Formats: sequence, C-alpha cells, structure tokens
Amino acid sequence: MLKFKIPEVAIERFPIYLRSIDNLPDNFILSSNKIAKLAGTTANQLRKDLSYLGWLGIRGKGYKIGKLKKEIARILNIDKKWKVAIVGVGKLGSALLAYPGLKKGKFQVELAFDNDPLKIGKTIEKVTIQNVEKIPELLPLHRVKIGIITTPSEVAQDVADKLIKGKVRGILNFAPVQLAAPKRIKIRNVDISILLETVSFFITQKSLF
Amino acid sequence: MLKFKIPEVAIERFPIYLRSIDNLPDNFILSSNKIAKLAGTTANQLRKDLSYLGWLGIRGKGYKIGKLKKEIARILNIDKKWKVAIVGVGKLGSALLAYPGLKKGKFQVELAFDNDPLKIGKTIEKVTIQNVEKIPELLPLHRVKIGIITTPSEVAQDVADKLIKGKVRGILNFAPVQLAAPKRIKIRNVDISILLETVSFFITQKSLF
DNA sequence: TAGATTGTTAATCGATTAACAATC
DNA sequence: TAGATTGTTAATCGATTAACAATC
Repeated sequence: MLKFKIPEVAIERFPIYLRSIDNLPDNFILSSNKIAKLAGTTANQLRKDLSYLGWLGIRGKGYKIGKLKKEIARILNIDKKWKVAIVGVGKLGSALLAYPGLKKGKFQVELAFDNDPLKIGKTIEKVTIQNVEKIPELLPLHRVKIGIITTPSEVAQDVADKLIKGKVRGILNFAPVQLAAPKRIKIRNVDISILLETVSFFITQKSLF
Repeated sequence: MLKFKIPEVAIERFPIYLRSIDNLPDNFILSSNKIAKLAGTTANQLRKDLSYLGWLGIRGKGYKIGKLKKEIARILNIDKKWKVAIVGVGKLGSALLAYPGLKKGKFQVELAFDNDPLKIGKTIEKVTIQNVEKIPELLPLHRVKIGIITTPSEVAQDVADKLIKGKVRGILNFAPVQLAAPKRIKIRNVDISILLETVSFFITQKSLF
C-alpha cells in the first residue's frame, strides 16, 4: 500500500508507458528521453511519474525495461488477472467480447448479461449470456469486480444498480448517461459522441489551440 | 472566433452539460446549482465554465435551457453536421456504424473503409465499404474532416497517414497505439485496456483515493 | 424592496516544467 | 575520471474553489 498519493493524471499515464515499452526486450536499458518519445510525452514528466514508484532507474544509464514493466504492472494491480462482466450484448457488447485487448489480456470476460430472451442462453466467445436479473447473484460467485455497461441509456442506471448490488468496485460505462453511484465505485465513462464533440471544437478553433 | 483561450478541461465538460439538459424543455430556467447536479459537478465550476461563453444567465433566476443548449452547441461547432469516415469494418467498426449516437446525431458516417476484399463493396447501414487505398482520394471529395480508426494496431499508423493525406483535421483512434501525426491534427484515443487498467488501480488503492 | 443567483475576482490547490546536485 | 542521466527540488503555470459585489 502506498504511503502518499499519486496524482490521478499520473495514474492515467502509467498504462501508456507500459504499452509503449511492452514489446521491447526486458534487458534493454533506455533513457527517460527515449521512453518518453515512445510514449509521446517529455523526459521530465516521465521521470517525475516514475519517481512516484520509487528508485527505478540507473543514473547515467536509464531504465531497465524489464524492471519498468514489472513495477508499472504492480502499481496498476494488473500483475494478476481481473474478471469482468459485460452487460448488454448488442453490437458494441459483442464487439468487446471479441476484443483482443480483453480476450487475451489481463482482463477476462467471465460473464455476459442481456435482457433479451432471444439472446439469453446463447454462447458468444465461450461466454454464455445470462439474464440481467442474475447479476447481483452471479457476480460475487464468480469474483467479478469490474462491470462493463454496453446497454441503451434508458436501462444503464438500472444495470449499474444491479452491478453495485453484485459488489463490483469499478464500472466502465459506454452508455451516454451520467450514472449515480456511491463514491467508492470507480466509474469510467466512454462516450463516443462526447469525444467527437471535443474533436469538433478543437479542429475549428485552429488559431488558438 | 474566440478572443481568449478556454481551458481544455472546460471544453471537455461542455458536451456533458449539453447532454445533461438535452431533454429539458427550452423554456425552463434552472439555477447553476440544479444544472450542476444533473451534470455531476459543482455550481461554481459550471458558472465558471459558462462564463467563458459570455453572459448566459439571469441574475437571481438561473439559466434558460434553450439559450444554454444553443450556446454550448455553437461553441462546440455542432450546430452543423459533421461527416466522419470509419476505417476498419470489423466488429467494433460495424458496431460504431450502427451506433445511435453516430447514426442520428451530429456526426454522420459518410464513408467506411476496409482492406479485406471480401468486405469491400458490401453495404452496412447504408454505407458502402470502400478500399482503404481510396481514403486520400475520397475524403476531400466528401468533405470528411474526421476519421475514426477501428483497425488492428499494426495498420493503425498507416491508416492515420492516409487519413491525414485525405486532409482530416481530427482522428478518433480505437487502436491501442500512440499515433504519430502533425500537431494540427487533433487526436483522441480510446483504449479500453487502458481505461480498465486505471479502474484496476483505483479499486485497489481504496484507502487513499 | 427582499431574496436569489449570477458573473467575476482572489485564494487555494495541484500539476507541469526547468534546473541541477547526486551518482552510475 | 568524464560523460550521461537519474531523482528531486524549486519555479511556473493552470485549474478549482470560495467568496461576494452586481443585479435580476
């Protein structure tokens, strides 16, 4: 457990660092400058961020890739596997079920839910679709701590409530609504329209940004 | 055109404000406090953000919903429609093609591309899939200024280069790679693994965050 | 007018950048 | 040792929060 608070923004950069060095050999030693280039940031920021994890580098040389991978994975708690549940097996939900980053990564889709009787019972990507009503019951049984919501907006809050009853600790929400939930639940929203809207702003304010 | 710089973080909140009031009647007048609650922020922050857009409220009363919608839409440049191109019509790409937020919203999928001969020529959601090689040629012809990348990582950079040749101004990238591009191109990354990794961190550091 | 709420200023907080002593 | 690069401190920058005069 950490004794001090790592800035949220730094936490969000760690996965990018990890991804940037992921296919480099463990015995490579790279300077902060080189790694920063790969990750699309600056050497100063990289060193600052890494300093939150302790002494990772070798003065005069750089950072050993193997050690870096291990330490970042450790702080992100992805040295072990996480089981996740997907709720809403429409087009987006099915796409996520088959998504390589989820399929073979540190996050494994253990359960899938839908409210459509035609879908319940079917098996996609080795996961059998269950009735949404079973969420509160099945999640603790399978030790699932993260839920992914890919339902229409109208039912997203109801699904979130069920997930919370099922004792999830985090939710990745693709429905374009603001979910209400206790503070202890970590919610990440992915709203494609919102992303496009900010793009829209920036590409027309050319002279100022 | 703006005379001063609106903070990036504020820009990213405007779409959320818009979404929060979207289904309220135009003639309603709500206080910053009420709107902030809907959007999941504070009255202070909302007023500060809105102040960048000018005098929008009525002292002693609140903000007229209709005016707010119009002004936020104007600043985000979504009072007009944007045409977008999707590259990579796999599971995720197809899901986005059918995504309601894109289908009937301010962003219309005008073009779709793939490199798979079996897919080229087929029509999904009224959009005919074209050969990726045609990106630089077709984009300017259709006045498409935003590209969405839903290809495997290996070809994402190549696709980005083609989009840039086709004169896009912004890219929404779902491939888990850091894209290289000139500064004038606005890139937004959506990496599902990265999002889950930050969730993973936060739900284990319970006592500090 | 009295009450309410805005728009804005000032104070606080936090993150980024620059710089450099420590040290491999 | 000389050169290089870390880890960290201090300076800068920017965003959030608090507070309140202006005003509907």
